[in-house]
Amino acid sequence: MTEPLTRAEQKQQTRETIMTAAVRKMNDDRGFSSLSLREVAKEAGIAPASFYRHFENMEDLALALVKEAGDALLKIMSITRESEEKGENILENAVAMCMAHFRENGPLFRVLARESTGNSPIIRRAIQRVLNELNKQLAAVIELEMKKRGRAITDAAWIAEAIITIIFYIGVSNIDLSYARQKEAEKRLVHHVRAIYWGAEAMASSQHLERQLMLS
Amino acid sequence: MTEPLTRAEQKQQTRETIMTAAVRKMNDDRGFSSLSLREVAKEAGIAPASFYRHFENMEDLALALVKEAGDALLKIMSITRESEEKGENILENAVAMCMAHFRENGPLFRVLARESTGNSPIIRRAIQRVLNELNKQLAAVIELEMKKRGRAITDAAWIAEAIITIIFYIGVSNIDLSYARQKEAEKRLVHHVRAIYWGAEAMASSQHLERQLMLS
DNA sequence: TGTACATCAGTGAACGCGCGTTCACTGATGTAC
DNA sequence: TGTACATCAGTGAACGCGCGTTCACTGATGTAC
Repeated sequence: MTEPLTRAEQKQQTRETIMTAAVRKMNDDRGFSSLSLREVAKEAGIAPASFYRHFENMEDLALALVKEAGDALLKIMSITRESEEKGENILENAVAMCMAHFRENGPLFRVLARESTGNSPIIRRAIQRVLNELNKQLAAVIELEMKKRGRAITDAAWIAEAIITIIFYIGVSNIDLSYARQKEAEKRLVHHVRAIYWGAEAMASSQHLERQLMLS
Repeated sequence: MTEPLTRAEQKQQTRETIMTAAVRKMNDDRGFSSLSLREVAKEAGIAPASFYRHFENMEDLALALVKEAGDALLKIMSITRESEEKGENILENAVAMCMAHFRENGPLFRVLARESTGNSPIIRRAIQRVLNELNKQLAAVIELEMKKRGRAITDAAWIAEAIITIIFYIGVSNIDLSYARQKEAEKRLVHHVRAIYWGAEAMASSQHLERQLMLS
């Protein structure tokens, strides 16, 4: 029973309790927007009124969850970046890491995915900002790698957008699937990302030929 | 004042009134799940109790809306298929048609997009079924065209999935953007789809080389 | 055609319920001296 | 160190509100003869 916690520490602890309670409640097929403040408070073991000591309202809580999930994804991206600098193959690593992360932090990631098309414009914009940041960083990594290998690519930023979009939203579709089918989807996902990557190279390295083929 | 409508016709008319009322209510930033039965009834100009003469509950209404939106998308797909048979270029046509449709039937399409990650598992599965059907049909079109042009592609079904995914979800992200930025996004979208298409061809036509490049 | 009866889309009132939010409070923790 | 006061996380009761759903009803439309 070693609990010499300061008041600030206790408060922070309760705050985290509320956040994990919300995530837990969303675990089985609940969207954040279908959660009530009273429900979350009950799950966290506090009185409804106490909620207000930690968050202004439910939207404020959602933003905190988005920040947490977004930070985790950005961390993965920065690790990817480091491994690129070590000369490792980034493409497969990045996809594998993302997928592993999605599996480990499933519930939290689901929040991000679900709310990216949820009811609150403020939350949607916050998530879009996270995705944009991921795009930016992935684009930088791709450009770096292309330069290093002396290959051209049409537009790193666009390719990054396509890759992030497809990873993120195929992740969403997988939420309802069994583990076995999630694994299948993952395999397809790697394929999709490769196709995009390859397509971008093909488009850059043979633009004339491409036009003939596409428009013929 | 020519209104010699039969009772059945009147009922059907009210049903449609309810559906368009729901879509109208969702127009500005509302998710379906945030609509109440009473709200929809009020918007449709009927008593809350009358709602039950047409739908079992709100979920039933959502399924009807999904069906309507899905049928429209499938119709676009079948037109694409026909134009392919006429030997026209399908890729750009399909993307352009989808985009035009999204703009025309914006609100209805938003329902589909939003609810694809919404709160009701039943609705989500219904939407997933629509997307799967679209994948299947697009795959058939792609295979047909590839055969006709004597080119190989790694796996038409997978490529179709990547294309449908990216069209559908970039459409979602665009909901919050201004018209000008939507146009920009559309341009990128065509680029993404081309990249996927090209990547698939590149992967198929030079699998050995590909492996060397990817894994080097 | 007119008459008697059946059908059923739409109604208005009522129900119990969980919601978000407010308020004055309690009592443990923190601080000043 | 002990004492007096300040802070503030957590509380329990209360509020008004909109919700989904039920029910017995009304009256126009449809049908049988």
